[in-house]
Amino acid sequence: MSISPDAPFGRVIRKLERLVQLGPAERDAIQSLPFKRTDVLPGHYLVREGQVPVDCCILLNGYACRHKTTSSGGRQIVSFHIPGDILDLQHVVLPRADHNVQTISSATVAWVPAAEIKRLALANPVINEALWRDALIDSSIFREWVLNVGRRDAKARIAHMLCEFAARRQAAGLGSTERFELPMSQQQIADATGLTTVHVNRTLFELEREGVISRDKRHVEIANWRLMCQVADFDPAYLHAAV
Amino acid sequence: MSISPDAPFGRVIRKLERLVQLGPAERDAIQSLPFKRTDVLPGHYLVREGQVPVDCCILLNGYACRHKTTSSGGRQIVSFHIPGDILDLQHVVLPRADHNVQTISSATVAWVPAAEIKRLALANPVINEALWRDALIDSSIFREWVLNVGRRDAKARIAHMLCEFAARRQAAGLGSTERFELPMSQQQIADATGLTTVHVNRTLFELEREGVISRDKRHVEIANWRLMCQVADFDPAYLHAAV
DNA sequence: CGTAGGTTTGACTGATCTCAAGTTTGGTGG
DNA sequence: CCACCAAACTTGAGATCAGTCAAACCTACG
Repeated sequence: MSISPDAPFGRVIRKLERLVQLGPAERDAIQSLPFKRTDVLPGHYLVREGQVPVDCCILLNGYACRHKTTSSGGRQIVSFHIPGDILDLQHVVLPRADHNVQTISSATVAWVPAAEIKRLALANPVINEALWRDALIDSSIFREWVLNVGRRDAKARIAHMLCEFAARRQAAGLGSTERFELPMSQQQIADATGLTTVHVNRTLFELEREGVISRDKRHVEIANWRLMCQVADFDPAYLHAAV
Repeated sequence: MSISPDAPFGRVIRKLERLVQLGPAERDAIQSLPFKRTDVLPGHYLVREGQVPVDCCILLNGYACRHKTTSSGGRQIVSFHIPGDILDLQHVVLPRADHNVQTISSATVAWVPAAEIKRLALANPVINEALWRDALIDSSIFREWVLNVGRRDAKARIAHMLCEFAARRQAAGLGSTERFELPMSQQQIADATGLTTVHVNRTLFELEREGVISRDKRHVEIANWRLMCQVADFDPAYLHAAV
């Protein structure tokens, strides 16, 4: 039977099921991974650049991001994460963290020993493939972000970020793209798009003035998804099976 | 005994040996992969976005890049590749290409059936881990590129790109960081850094005027690597074991 | 030696940043 | 339930980095 969404790794399993077909053996194997559950506040660092983590962190609830900084203090968010995302699969095979992972809302995470994930991946070819896909889709998303910050103007850049967030959320069964609440501040949108807070603010108003989005507090409404995708130059192909 | 550099996959094996310890079994397995060798001209497309490749492409000689475009025609190079790089490992598990792969010099490539690579990875845990590391280092490089185009100014951005290219070339045993020939045009540097050709040209002159680099045709000389790294805000940690 | 692609230069424009000052919001304690 | 505070958001004016357009100049190669 299907996994209860309340089971700790329910969301992770549903995510992996969008990537490969899991049998009962795989679901059981994942459900019986040892883990430590933790509740953390917004802004909590789950991983810091330079650390050598021994546990992998899975986001059970809430939102998080990865970010890096320049030596002059510029901060760049390189990805946002939603419940069900495995936040540092890479530390299974790369010892030292090359970026920070930080929550953007209060969140619940599960810490799983990296060695256990490695063992599971080597023991089970289906899970091996699922994790490969997950990691490679991550990679594809980073490439799209390079394009986004490198070649789109502020309006398309912000709209694209919103489209990706909405599409991934929807794919994960966390709501619709029509109306949703943004967990991130305008400062964080700025850090993700390589812009300044001031310009993000003005550009959000422009998107609103043009009728592409409407806002109320941190709630965003995208009445015309087709139009939004056009303004954002958003084509979900780069998200692969994840959407 | 060690692999002759002339053996078709010699460079790939040496690259993977920087990531994990390969035994004779692994080296043999790689050397006996079936492949088709091809010589191609500069600007040749190896993979096009939207395609469903059945073979994986390994760069034996020459230079290549991956790139994506916006609907308005903007082009963004998302990575450069040097001999020994596996150019589309991702098509082993993700069917549809989300970006283009194109040579930037004349090149020799080997086409290996994706199914063979998958079989080998599932059969051999050491190779499995090596490919994992390779893919995750790729991912780390993309993250650094997001930071580079998102938060560094033109001078640091171009200098960083040059540092990465020089460092990876050197790590692969293809020459020193002190003096090397750039295979890419200023147009391609512009497409990789999210700038325009005109501005790349002026910025290269500025780097030269400040004594950070010197140039002659497409040869670049970095007399003071420490200074260059400082200007570029370059810290090779993100390249992991690859350097 | 002719041609195409790559590089260099100049003058002008404009998107985005900076700085600086409000204003609103959401949470906290009285 | 209200007062207060810090953080987030908003707005304006002026500055700047990088873009645009256009032309000239190399230089590799057929």
